Amino acid sequence: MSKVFALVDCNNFYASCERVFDPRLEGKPVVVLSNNDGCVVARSNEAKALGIKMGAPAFQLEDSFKKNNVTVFSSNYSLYGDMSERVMETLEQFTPDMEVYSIDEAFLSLKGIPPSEVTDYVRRIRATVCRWTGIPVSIGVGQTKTLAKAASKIAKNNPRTGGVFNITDHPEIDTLLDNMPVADVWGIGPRHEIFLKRFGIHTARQLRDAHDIWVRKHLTVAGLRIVFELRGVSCIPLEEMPMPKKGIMSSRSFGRPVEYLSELKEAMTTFVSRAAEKLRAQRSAAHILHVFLLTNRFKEDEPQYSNSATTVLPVSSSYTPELIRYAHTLLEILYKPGYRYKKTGVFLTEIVPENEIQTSLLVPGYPYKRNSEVMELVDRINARWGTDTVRYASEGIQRKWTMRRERLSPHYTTVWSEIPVVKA
DNA sequence: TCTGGGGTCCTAGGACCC
DNA sequence: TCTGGGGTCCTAGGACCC
Repeated sequence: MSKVFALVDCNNFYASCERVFDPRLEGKPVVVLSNNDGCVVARSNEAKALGIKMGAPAFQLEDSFKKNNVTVFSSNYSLYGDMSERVMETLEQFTPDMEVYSIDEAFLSLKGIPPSEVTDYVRRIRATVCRWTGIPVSIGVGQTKTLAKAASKIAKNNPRTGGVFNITDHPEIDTLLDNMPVADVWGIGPRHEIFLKRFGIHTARQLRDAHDIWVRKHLTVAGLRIVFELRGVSCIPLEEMPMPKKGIMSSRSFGRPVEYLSELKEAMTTFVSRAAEKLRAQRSAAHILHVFLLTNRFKEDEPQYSNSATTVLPVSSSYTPELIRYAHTLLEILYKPGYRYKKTGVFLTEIVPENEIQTSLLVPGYPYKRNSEVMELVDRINARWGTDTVRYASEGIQRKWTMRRERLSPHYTTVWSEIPVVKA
């Protein structure tokens, strides 16, 4: 039985989330900014039509925003995370075999559906997601994940498809791939694009028809997998169980330059707390802790400094106070006065399952049980009453370094606000 | 004043072992 | 005269994704 994949992709996800809760924005240009209100990370179709580019720095666009009446939001990740969960729960109603690929995308397996019914089935999925969550999606269907991705792109870019495109029953797949720039193929980034074009490969079809050996040599096995997938040979399986993360990072640019070690430590306390929460959420512990800090590379007239340091823990841990201690020690080593720092962060690696922690003979009677009970309590309180209900004194009270979020929408979906009814 | 924050996988090359 | 070679592990760096 041959495979059939669907890729469900939320249209302009963050912008759509904001619009669900303010229907007056329907048909109007909306953009969402990155952390620190730095650059554009999501745009409604109307904003795209104005020529606003993904990743464009916000400060360069202020005039355009004003002139064109663009509604601008700071990013509100608790809202988007919550909406994402609703979309994914809706999709789960339609198939047990599903991979949540990112905050706004999911792959579904449709292997049980008779081929002649697949397109209708997928249209029903699209309508249901829209009715239950208010989020518009595009859905592509193909024999491989790469083809499903390509199909979803066609669905999104051609309104006449009604947001759904099934490439498996299309008679002219060659023409479709002819019309797809090679850079639009999943897994082909800017470097590969430049390289491929040097060899006359400009379209998805040309890539599909390239020679295996040549592809293997220049694009490695990852490239060869893409080529096979374009030919309809499935090489990238559905990953239904999310694999535990192998590295967990938490970092943030500051809302303004930071000069003092004390403030860097405050920020670091927050980042380590976030990272350790993620660690515990997947029931694991980290053996290695990296810390980095850097100045603002865009300020060419200011002295630049960046550095990182690593420590190996005696015993893998997810205990926040311990991780904070190590991170602060590394920060003290790295810190040099006289610089204006832009960003710092922590990266946890060598992650092992909680129940496989190797105890060290040098650390007898390590106080595991009590520590993990305390952490569990903190995590439960913060999950119920909101992040930061319980936090560490060393996170500081004033927190002047926190990111700028000057255009935040209300937290519609979290604890204290009512959830508005979405009209069908 | 102002330029995101996460992640994954793959390869090459060196060290080390027998 | 002759100057192994294969396996494994680790690290750094590159490329990709959203």
